Amino acid sequence: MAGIAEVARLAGVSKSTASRALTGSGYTSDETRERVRSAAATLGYVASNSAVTLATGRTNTVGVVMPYLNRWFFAEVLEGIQQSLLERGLDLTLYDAKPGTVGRSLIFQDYLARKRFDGLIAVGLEPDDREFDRLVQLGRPVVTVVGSADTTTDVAIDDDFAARRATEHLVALGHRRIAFIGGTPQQHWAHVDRRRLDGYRGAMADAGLAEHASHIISEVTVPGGYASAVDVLGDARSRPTALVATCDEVAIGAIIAARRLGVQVPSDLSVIGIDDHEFAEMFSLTTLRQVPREQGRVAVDLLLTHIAEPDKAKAVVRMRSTLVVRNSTSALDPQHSAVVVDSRQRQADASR
Amino acid sequence: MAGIAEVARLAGVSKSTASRALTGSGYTSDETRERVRSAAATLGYVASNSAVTLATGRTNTVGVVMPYLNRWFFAEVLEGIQQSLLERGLDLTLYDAKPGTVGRSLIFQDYLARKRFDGLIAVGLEPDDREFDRLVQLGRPVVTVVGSADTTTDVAIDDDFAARRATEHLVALGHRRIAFIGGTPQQHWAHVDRRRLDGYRGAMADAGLAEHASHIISEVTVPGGYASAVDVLGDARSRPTALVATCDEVAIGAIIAARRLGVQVPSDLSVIGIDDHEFAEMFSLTTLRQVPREQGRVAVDLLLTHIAEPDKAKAVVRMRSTLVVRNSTSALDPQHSAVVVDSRQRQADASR
DNA sequence: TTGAAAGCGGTACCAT
DNA sequence: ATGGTACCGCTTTCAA
Repeated sequence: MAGIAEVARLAGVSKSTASRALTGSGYTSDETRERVRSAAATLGYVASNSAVTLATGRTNTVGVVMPYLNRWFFAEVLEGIQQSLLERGLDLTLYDAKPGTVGRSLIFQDYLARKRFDGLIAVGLEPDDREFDRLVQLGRPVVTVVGSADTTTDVAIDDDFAARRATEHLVALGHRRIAFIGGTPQQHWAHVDRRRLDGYRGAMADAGLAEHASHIISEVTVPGGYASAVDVLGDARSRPTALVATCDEVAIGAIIAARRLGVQVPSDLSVIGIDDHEFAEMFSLTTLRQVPREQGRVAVDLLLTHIAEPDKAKAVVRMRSTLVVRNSTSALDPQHSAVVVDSRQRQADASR
Repeated sequence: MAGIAEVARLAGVSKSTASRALTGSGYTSDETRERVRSAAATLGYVASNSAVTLATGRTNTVGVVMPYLNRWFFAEVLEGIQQSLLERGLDLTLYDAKPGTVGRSLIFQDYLARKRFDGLIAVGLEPDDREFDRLVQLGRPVVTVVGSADTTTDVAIDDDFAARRATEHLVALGHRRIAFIGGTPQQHWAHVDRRRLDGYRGAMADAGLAEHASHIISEVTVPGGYASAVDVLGDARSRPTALVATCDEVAIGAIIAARRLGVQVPSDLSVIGIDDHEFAEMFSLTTLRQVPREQGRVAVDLLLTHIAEPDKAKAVVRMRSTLVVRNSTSALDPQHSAVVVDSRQRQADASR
């Protein structure tokens, strides 16, 4: 409740001096600075952010737009962003822009225009063209995490690499009938799925297995992976011997489905995911680990540099994803195939 | 960028009139109001929130404090809050107060004191005494969702009822060795677990099964439920025939553990949860449904009335939880026990 | 019904 | 190094 005027009075200085002492801008003698600081402390003075914003133009707030809050990746990124902002004294204003909701259109119509933030982090947003235009026309720095445009600063893993590496792992284990399970290009999260699907296809082609490539369409959730896997794993003759899942949630759904159907993982079916989800350990899931929390922190760093230097060049940051071998993948059972697996290659793979 | 001064100029009126026309406060002729509105529209005028806040004291922002973002209940509540706020034109500032982190202490020390919100919603926060004092001494309305104090307005389900009803369901199915699986009172989320444990014990006592009551300690997550269940379900002689889980996440963990151990659900083991988690359907989980999203919406409603009428009496809102019978619970297999189950009671239970 | 002017609580420029 | 003062953009008395 106490304003800077009262602090100044108690310290016996003017408002301007008090302001300088408190913000650290401009000259102040060490002694007066101390006096002002202790006055502020005794009064429990906290600067009104609205007044600061009005005077300086800075809101000390970062906006975060994401389409989902309840999925592992998004929640983790959000936590990373939040932690990083807390350390820097910045507030986080959240905009939940679930696709196809009135809330989303309100956000793009009204909320963003209010510019109650110094910059924006958009996570896996996949905006349509109109939405994207709104975003950039704000005139505020924007950083995307898993963005779909190539004009903003973006941070993500290399999806192509991750899917490729996952597929190669299975190939090295002797698998040939390796299917990709993930979303359709029509859905949200489409770009990511598309890139991972491409990585998978590339790896299959490189291994001379192009004609074995197949795409099992699945909603990108645990129940989605479960439902799609149930449909496909029924027939022991036709089913693949290994699955590359577009992410761990789908992989876990597939494992649950396999167990229900009596298909043993990994002896009857190898499954590899991408994420290293919090449940991965529980399901002994082999996966390509990414750390979304780190991506959130990096996004904050990038955003802050863009806020400080608006003309700075846009950047593309690709975090490394690393293979974590657990027990959901194994060498192809010889009864399924006579392919000889190079054991040194397999060992090399297992020990990474 | 355009300010209200330019809108006023374009409409040929004064700033004051423009303000009245736009906010709808005070007298304005219909005609001028229209003129001002269209002027604002053509200029793409958006009021600066800092200026409004500075002049009125209202921030048009609601703060939300929660200890976790990545658990189902919290994410759902957050989505409910967000949707409701969006419809009302209010911003949501998020504070992730994970127990034991520096971020949490920063939030309580600095962030809350800045009062960048008109009111606060605290979800499952379980603040210690010092933290709680800070909360109420803000002088801003506070609404809790699943709160632990009895002095704030609070919304939640009736935990005692839910656990009681869950236990009664199993009793009606003929089970006697019914264990409760959930957290310890030392952990966070402690109050909820405590109340549910009490409800379970009450129901066991009412059924004359007090001496069969037992508490399997488990971290309140899927992997936690899994780990604890693995420890307990190994021995077919000693294990319970039914589990009341403190929430669906623990229940699901237990089901996954049971499947791993070859314990059939529900024929060897009945499991009931509380929540109706997004995975409940996939695991055919019988549960007491709550809808956290609704609790979020209700919390917003309550908070807004407190903001409008600060002296309004605090309230306690208890949402109903309803039994959803799926396939994780069934009548006790006669080979396990000779207890005769009243079949009408069982049917009544199954059809709810 | 409308306009003028005084704040709201800070910052920052310009003198001193 | 410090003080005076205009100003950020809007709301709200008060007078007309």
